Amino acid sequence: MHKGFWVTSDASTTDHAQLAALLFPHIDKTPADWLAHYPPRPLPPGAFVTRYAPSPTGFVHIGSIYASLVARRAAHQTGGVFFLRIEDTDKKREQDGSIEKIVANMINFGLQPDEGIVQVNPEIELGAYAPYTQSERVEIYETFAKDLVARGLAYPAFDTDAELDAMRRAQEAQNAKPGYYGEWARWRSASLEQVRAKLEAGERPAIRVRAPYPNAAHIQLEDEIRGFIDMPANDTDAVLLKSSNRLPTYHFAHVVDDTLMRVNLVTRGDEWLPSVPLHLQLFSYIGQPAPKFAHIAPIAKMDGTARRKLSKRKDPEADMTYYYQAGYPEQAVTEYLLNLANSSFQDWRRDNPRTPNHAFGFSIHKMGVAPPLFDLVKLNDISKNVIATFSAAEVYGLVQTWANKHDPRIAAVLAADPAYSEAVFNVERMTASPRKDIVNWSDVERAVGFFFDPLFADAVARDGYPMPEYPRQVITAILDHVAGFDPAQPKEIWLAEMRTFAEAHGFARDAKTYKQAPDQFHGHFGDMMMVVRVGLTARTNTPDLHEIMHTLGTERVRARIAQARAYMSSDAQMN
RNA sequence: GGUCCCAUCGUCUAGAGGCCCAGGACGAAGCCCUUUCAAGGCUUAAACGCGGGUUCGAAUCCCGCUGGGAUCACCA
Repeated sequence: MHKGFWVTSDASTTDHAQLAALLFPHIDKTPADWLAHYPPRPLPPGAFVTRYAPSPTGFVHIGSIYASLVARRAAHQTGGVFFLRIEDTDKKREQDGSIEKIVANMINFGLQPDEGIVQVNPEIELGAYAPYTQSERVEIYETFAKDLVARGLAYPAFDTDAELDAMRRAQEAQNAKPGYYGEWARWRSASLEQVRAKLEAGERPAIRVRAPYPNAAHIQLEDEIRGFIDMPANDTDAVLLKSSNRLPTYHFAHVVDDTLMRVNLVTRGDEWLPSVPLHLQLFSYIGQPAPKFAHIAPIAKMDGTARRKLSKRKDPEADMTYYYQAGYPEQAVTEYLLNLANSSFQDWRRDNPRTPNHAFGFSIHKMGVAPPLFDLVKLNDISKNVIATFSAAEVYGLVQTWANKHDPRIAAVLAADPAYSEAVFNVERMTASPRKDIVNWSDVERAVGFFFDPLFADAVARDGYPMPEYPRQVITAILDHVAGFDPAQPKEIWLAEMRTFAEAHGFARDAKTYKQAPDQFHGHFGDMMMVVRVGLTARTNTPDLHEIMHTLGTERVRARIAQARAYMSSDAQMN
């Protein structure tokens, strides 16, 4: 066969050892040394050691926060450890500032790792299993690779990109299975001399695992989320160490690092499921037990009729900056994610409205296997409820922080009178059933903007007054009456007094009376109150009127009335 | 194409042979309460992809089909 142009017999044991020495002359350690250097963790039985292992590509995906949340809860609920490991083995995709972004996001969302980089500027790395950055662990990977080569379980391959491309095309043409395996694997059985010649010519090989081929065996695993899975064992010679930069591929780094860092529960996206046979093979080759696996379904979105993974290219909500910009409280995003992970969270939250969510008994086994659809409406609902539990001072502080960064105009307006701002956020808040009208911080202007004169002026300039259509003198009479508002007057008295006024000015005292003889009235009491509402706020939906007036204060109430009257006489569109 | 995974209301899901003519939540509609807007309370519409088995009995077990997804890189 042409493809096996270097047909040599399998090298002997001594040849393997020589090959290893030839490839890794600078490595004098053995896997046992590293295993001893990173001993098993003194943890209670059943404690999970988990990690979040992102690549620093400059983008924090909501799926990453989701995965961290799951990993951290799984660890901490069992008295274990959760750490952060930076997987920077692809230098081409790396972007500056990524690590800062990752760490900042984890801290923001209460997902601080126990080990790894826990702080940046200045950088602080914690933990006894350091370094937690893969590019700083090359000696470790090379030690394990050398050992594999010495035992004939891995070998150098000098194929160029062009050769690999040609191979793939040939395989496609022949309808053969794609990949580097069996007889297609040209360097599988190269002689020591052939390797030496390439090395002397200055070429650098990739190190590939020598997988059994053909391989009829099957692997089994009990996934923590998916249960029992059976798959054909691996038979392709995957790259372990890349020729380009000598750094490990994900597969090898995962096996070596998770072994050495004593991870016993690997939580990761389910796109890794197909490479589990390779991983299991590698764990077995290095003679170490495989950890448990929990393959998480990705958060998805509808694209036409197909459901697909949330994409950083197409979906703004995939990027965490979306949530910061919109001003969702971290707690809301966390609880939404918790709800996706364990739908029983909603029942728990209903039964424990004020308990911090870390008290929720999260269960990795209860996670769904199908990709859930991202649902902004649900997030909004959760967010509204979360915000309703905050005090006025908390809301004010959070809005101010958000506005300083994302909306300077709102920030200035709120800062102009802090006491007033806080009073605004207190409207209908500390009651048995607090008002739930703020979805996120960017929604604050819509919800309560009318309280603030500059924002109110903008809204009027933009939308005018949505005043109901009654004779002008009726409206002005109502407004003039309201101008005499006394903040000291209790709500009930004020309402009774307004009702009397309504009856004296052509409005039915209640809806029932009005319905019985609609042609005898302008409208009913509620209709009249709408005039008051619009006159004061230029809005048709607002909180309780008495509270609004109380908060606005006499002066502002009078000014608003005057403004409404002026607008009416100047604007022909208002009756 | 190979391999693997998945399939209950529009959405998130509960459901591990009888408790299910399928339950909850969001969303939708309606009613009540109410000065209004919310909230809250009550009510309604809304689902087991299809076909075969197994069983006295299936959303639940088995097989097939269909549909979707993931993956098959010196990216992770």
